[in-house]
Amino acid sequence: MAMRTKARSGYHHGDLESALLAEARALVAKHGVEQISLREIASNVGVSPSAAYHHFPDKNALLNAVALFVFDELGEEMQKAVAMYPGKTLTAARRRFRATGESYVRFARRNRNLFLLCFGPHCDHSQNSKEDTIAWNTMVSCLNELSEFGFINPKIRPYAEILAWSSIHGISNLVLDEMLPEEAVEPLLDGLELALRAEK
Amino acid sequence: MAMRTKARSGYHHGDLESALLAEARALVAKHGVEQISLREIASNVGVSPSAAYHHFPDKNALLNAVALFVFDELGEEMQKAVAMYPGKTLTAARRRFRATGESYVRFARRNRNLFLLCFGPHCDHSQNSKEDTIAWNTMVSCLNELSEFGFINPKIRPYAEILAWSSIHGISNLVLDEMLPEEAVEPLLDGLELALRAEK
DNA sequence: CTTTGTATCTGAACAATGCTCAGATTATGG
DNA sequence: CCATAATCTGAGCATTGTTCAGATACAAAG
Repeated sequence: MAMRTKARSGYHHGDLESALLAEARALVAKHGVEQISLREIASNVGVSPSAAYHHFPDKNALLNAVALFVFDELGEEMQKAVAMYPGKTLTAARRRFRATGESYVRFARRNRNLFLLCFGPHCDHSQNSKEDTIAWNTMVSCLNELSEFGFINPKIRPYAEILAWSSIHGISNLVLDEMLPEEAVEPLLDGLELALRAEK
Repeated sequence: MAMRTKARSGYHHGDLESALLAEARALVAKHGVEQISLREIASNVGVSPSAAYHHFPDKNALLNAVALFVFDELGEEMQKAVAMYPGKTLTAARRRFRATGESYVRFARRNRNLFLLCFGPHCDHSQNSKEDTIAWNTMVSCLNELSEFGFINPKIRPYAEILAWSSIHGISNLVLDEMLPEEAVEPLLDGLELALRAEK
């Protein structure tokens, strides 16, 4: 997280807000949202439970902040995955779109608890719109590229973003719930591409 | 719920298990999963908090049971919606498939808290497989019908079920989070149908 | 450097929660 | 009818989120 690491000089901590966020993230990642307490977070940081309330209005606000941070991490991983396949060819563009889906599912698998935090009841998604998240925008721009190649069925184009997002997110959840084997992901992404495609 | 209503005859309740399930369902529907306590459920039923532990190992088990019940309710609503469009024509089959999606989203909107319970961290989805839920099977059989008409692109067919389910579920969640306006649902279901379709 | 105000942190407390357990109460069936 | 099992109570425990008065450190103005 934003580790400004100004080690505590006794009574005051230095950068408690960052420390709380980091420790909360770590504990959620390790034990899941439902299993962590404000008190444990504060204790691990070496501070009294009530100290947290000078930086966050309540526990949920802290978790919300963690969720926003994690959602950015997801976006950045997607960006990195996309950046691995540069080039202006259609093949490259297809590879990039594929990479968004793959990295999304991979992130969910590798960061199960953090992923669940993001879409669980602690993150107030109705607040901030998806249009200004990294994750959403990288997927959308990949779709735009494919569109410019005429790869996307024009009739489907208006729905492509939400259909793709929903599918990828749904696939991730099914994998996390072990209702889909890991090997089913690649074929399913094939299927998604086919579904959005122009001529088959 | 399963109201056997054998009014309590003093010390014993008669059918506490059903009563607990019913009250839990009602409270979740009204205030959301995160806001309800075992104590309130027991109190509303007119029983001591510890009595619940003779019927459910812990609070989560009770919520889990409610979730299973609600998931069946969803399935039955989907069945009813499908049953409204009988007939062996392609048009009827298309209308039925559409009805599954519409009823799914409608159920989510009308039973927000119950819907969120089903897919939240309290329902152990990894336990029971989707193949023996009403909801999943009604959607799958609608897809089968469409397939027999040759309406589904054969290349997509193997992925159609999961893509459709994921999309519909994702759309529902986006609507609940107010990231999608209600009016966008119908067009999106059009888009889903187009994406699965054979010739466009 | 001092003073004064402000941000930060502590410690004790409160109400609520999930859960346990010994014991009271009722049902059941041999 | 009686013994065994099932069901329910009430008190209690540990833990939780949150509040608040007061202690402590910092920062800026005089």
